[in-house]
Amino acid sequence: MISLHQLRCFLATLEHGSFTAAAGVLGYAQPSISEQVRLLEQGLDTTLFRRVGRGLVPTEAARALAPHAAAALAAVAEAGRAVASVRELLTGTVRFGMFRTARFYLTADLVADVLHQHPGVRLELVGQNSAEVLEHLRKGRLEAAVIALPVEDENMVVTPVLRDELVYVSADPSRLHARVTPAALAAAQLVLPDASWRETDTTRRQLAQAVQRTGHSLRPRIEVEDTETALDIAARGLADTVTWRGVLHALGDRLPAGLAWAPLRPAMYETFAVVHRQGELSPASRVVVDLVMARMRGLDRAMRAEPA
Amino acid sequence: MISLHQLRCFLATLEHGSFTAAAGVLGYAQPSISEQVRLLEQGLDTTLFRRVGRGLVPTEAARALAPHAAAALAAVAEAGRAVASVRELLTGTVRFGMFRTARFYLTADLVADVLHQHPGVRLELVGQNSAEVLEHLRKGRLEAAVIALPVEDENMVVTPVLRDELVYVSADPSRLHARVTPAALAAAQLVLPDASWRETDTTRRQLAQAVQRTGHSLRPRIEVEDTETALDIAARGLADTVTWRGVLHALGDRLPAGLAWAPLRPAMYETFAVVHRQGELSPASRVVVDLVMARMRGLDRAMRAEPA
DNA sequence: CGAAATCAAAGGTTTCTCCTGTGGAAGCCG
DNA sequence: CGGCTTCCACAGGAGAAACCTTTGATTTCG
Repeated sequence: MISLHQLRCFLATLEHGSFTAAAGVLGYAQPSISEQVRLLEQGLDTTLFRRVGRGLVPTEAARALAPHAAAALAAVAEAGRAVASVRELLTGTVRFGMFRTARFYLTADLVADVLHQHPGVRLELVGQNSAEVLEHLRKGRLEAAVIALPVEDENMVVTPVLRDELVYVSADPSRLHARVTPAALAAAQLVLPDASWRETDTTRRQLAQAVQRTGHSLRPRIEVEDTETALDIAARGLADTVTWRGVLHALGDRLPAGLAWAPLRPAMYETFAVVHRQGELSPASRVVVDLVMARMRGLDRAMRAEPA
Repeated sequence: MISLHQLRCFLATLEHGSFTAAAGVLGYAQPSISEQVRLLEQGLDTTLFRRVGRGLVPTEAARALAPHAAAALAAVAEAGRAVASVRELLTGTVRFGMFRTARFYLTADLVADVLHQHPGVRLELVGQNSAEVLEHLRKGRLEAAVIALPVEDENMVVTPVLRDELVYVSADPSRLHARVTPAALAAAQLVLPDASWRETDTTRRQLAQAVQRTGHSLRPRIEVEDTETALDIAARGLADTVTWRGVLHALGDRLPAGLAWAPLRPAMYETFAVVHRQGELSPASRVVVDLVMARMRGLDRAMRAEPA
């Protein structure tokens, strides 16, 4: 079978006109080059050089072979460069998983960071919900992600980076005067996000459990997918909603007008963590993981410092 | 160092999603594929597949590598086809040497034969003079040729194919009545071809020797390169010339008007032979050699049958 | 929980690669 | 023309690579 090494020896021989010269250039002994070219001739079932006197004369077949041999070697070299380019994070795609609401916490800033540090890379930030993302992680389709705890998988490395507090949001200030207890939640007319993931979503389950302990059940009047949609509906006074302080913090001025919020009593927290499989993390993911950690921890500090 | 085999294994693995499947397709055991991919990863200093559970997940680097790996394999396959195409005489260039005057004997017919049998090939018919062509043969720049004897080189295979007779050509019938002896040649006003090769040309040397034996020397009044030019000059009555009967035979109607010819006395002959180095002849040259032999021998028979 | 499938690792055999050393042929030059 | 150099071919042997079989560990699926 024909090999790259044979092609290299052949091209060097063709270029320099003799086995001896080719051997000198390639750093081998002359019989090695001679043998490789002979093997190539055998593999191609063709004479590539006429051995005439003490010299070599390339045949027509050699002239036909040369450009293709060069092309093959060039393709391999290019392959090496392409891989190196990915390895050095000059090109390629980085995929990172996140629960959908994470975009309030870091998407735009994270993208800015990555694009700035690595101008050539593509970035894919995928994921709807923490449970779905965790499944992708387990199947290997994602290397790393930021999701809400808990993560019960001993093969995963879990690094908590931000603790956020659930808050009750309403357009009606009167509903925020009293302590928002689980019983109050059960009685309220609510709009909740993550309609498609209500069975597995950790926040939903936390809320549901708290309400259930009062003997009631959590029956939101309205279900939507987006947190933003839920807030819009709340701003219209159609229902109240529950979200994370961090979302309000991140929205700032862009929070729909007329909304106010109050903490739950007892307080309920959600912890977000960067999660990845045990073992080596690719350089690309490492970069994104580090950036996410820095951003999220910065947010964590900012929110802890902020008055409630 | 990265090898084609590794690329093959890698692509099969990528395509079929597992080492086991790739091994099945390629006809190897699973650990062999596994090892080759590991070597490739080592050679590229990159992880190509994440080993997750019992499956493999290609990395970004693998996706970057794949097209270049395919390109390298394609180039090698193309190289094989290109060489085969030359070997099968579908494409490529066939070089064949001949003394210049051979074009009177066979060039157009030979080209027709080759192009008809091998529509894709290029044909190079090179050579000025038998001595020059022989030198090319010795240096390996030509594989085979048809030239005038003698060829004193034991490394060459010499196959005589045509014996031709030297004839005296003149526009003046009176000069053809007497026997054209060497002495007559010495006295004649001659135009001779092969000006550049007068030192080595075999016909010249034959003529010169014959004349010299009479105590004179051969001093042509005019020297030109082309036989056709010499004949044109002879037709204008400016000088007489000497050429081969085969040339007149081949020219037929196209012989310049007014020329007549007579044999030399004693007769002088020139023998043409197909000559090539000992050992294997490439299929391409073999084809041309065979065609030339057939054509030349046909001419030989035709001329021997023709009355002088 | 058992069965099937998959990758990884170990051990051993065969093949390939490459070297050194040698011989022979061809060209070069005094 | 004879010696010198240069080049290719060949042989033998050491080391590396390729490949196989067997085994083990893990995961998935019924």
